[in-house]
Amino acid sequence: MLMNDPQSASRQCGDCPIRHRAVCARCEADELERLDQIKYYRNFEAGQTVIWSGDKMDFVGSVVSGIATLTQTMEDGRTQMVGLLLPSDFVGRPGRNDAAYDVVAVTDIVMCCFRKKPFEDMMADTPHVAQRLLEMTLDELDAAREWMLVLGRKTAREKIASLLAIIARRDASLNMVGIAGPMTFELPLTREAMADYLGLTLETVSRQVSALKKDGLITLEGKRRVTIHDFNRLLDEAGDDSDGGMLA
Amino acid sequence: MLMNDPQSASRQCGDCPIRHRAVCARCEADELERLDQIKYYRNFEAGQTVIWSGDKMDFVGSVVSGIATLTQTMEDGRTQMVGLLLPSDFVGRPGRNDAAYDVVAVTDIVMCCFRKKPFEDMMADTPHVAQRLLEMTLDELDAAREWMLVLGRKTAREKIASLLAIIARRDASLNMVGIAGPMTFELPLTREAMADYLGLTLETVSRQVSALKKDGLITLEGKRRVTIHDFNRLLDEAGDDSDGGMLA
DNA sequence: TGTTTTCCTTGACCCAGATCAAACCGCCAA
DNA sequence: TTGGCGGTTTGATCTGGGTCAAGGAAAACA
Repeated sequence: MLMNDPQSASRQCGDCPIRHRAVCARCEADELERLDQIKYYRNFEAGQTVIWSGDKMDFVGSVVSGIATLTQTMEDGRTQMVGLLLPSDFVGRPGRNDAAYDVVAVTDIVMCCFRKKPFEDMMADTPHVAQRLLEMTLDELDAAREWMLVLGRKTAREKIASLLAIIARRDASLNMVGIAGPMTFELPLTREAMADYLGLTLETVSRQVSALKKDGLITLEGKRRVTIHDFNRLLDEAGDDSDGGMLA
Repeated sequence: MLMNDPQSASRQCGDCPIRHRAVCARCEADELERLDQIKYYRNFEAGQTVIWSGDKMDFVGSVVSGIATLTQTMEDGRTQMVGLLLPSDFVGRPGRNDAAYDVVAVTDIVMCCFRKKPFEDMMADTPHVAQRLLEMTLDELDAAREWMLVLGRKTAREKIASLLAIIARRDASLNMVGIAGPMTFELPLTREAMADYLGLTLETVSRQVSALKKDGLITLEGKRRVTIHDFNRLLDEAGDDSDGGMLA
């Protein structure tokens, strides 16, 4: 099930689930039309590599559904995740020919791809795409910088708490629920992927997750289903300000 | 010497040292004219804080000369540098009112500032500024991601070697010299700032610098003047591919 | 239905880098 | 000329998280 299937290929931008968040968010009807003509869908299975670092990249695109990772690898095999790609996130860089990172599908994913050249042409003469891409890139830069604080200065326990907080918050906003009361969600990452994300070993991840469980901060159902009982307490453990700006 | 001085205030964009690298790099004569009208220069002394995280920010701007840092701080005082601002680098984010990070002048610096509102207006109706800013932001994102690998996976010695390599490379490109043969430059950062950059303590930084010296990779003149004898050997120590693409 | 495989947990031990402490080295000011 | 001070070095010790090793659990396969 790797190729375009008729169902997804026939999808119209109008009812696209990421219509309001992706690079195309600002586009007018006529611009969408134009994007429609250069777009195509691709599916990848969980575990599949979308692009290898250094490979020639003739497309850019958005994650429509599923989760992927951006990873850097050193010659000796050490790896560090440098990006977590969620639905609506953009892959690839206009003006660059080779991929700078490995992109790997964590779950099954659907991508909305644009051939690179036409997309770049479009960026040059319709400002809405470029504007939105700038906005998204600035957001990613902020996220990368927050992540640098996590990697550089937080303890293993704080790192795990930070990751759980990020995932929980994202999940809450996706499902349009608040962060009061218990929050339950599925961990999209294996222990190893979490370790890659946080600059830890998988053993340390496992130990710290167990510790948070023992301390009553979280409950596990199986290995992946997590319940957070008190989000603000979790933020404390993450070393973050828990002044998340609630009600009065 | 904090305020605009007549000399710098009268500077024309035409002979600006960062003309070809900053946000204004792509601007036509008429666009420069317009920027000229909303720009003003500010000087800061070494050690001075340009903006505090959380402060209202009514301007954006470029570093014209000198070096500044972008830093994040946790409540308990742990800090992590998340950006190193060199001449032509951009400060501030269009569309955001509050500063997200502390910006501190490391050396005396000159900044070319634009009032935020007029700058945003200009971004909206002349594409050249926005295009260049997108390009610069994508570059910064790449730099941030490389840094994440350094923070997450490299040893203390590799971190120091990586930092020296970055500074040496930047210095070489600034002075238009190659990376063959010995390279000598002034370290712009204190040991503590280096530690903040690399997620280490200043003691570890000091020890690893001494170790690199003892191993003959670098020579020190005083505490700040560094000579690298073999750049590729340094890259090896940094754990980077030293396939820097030289001649045949 | 048993067997492999993948993912996860837990224990024992070790080491790189943190922490704590002391002293050094210009440099400027009194 | 002395003393304070910011930046730096170096030593001694401690510890968080890495490494190595041995199972467990549940899904995938045969």
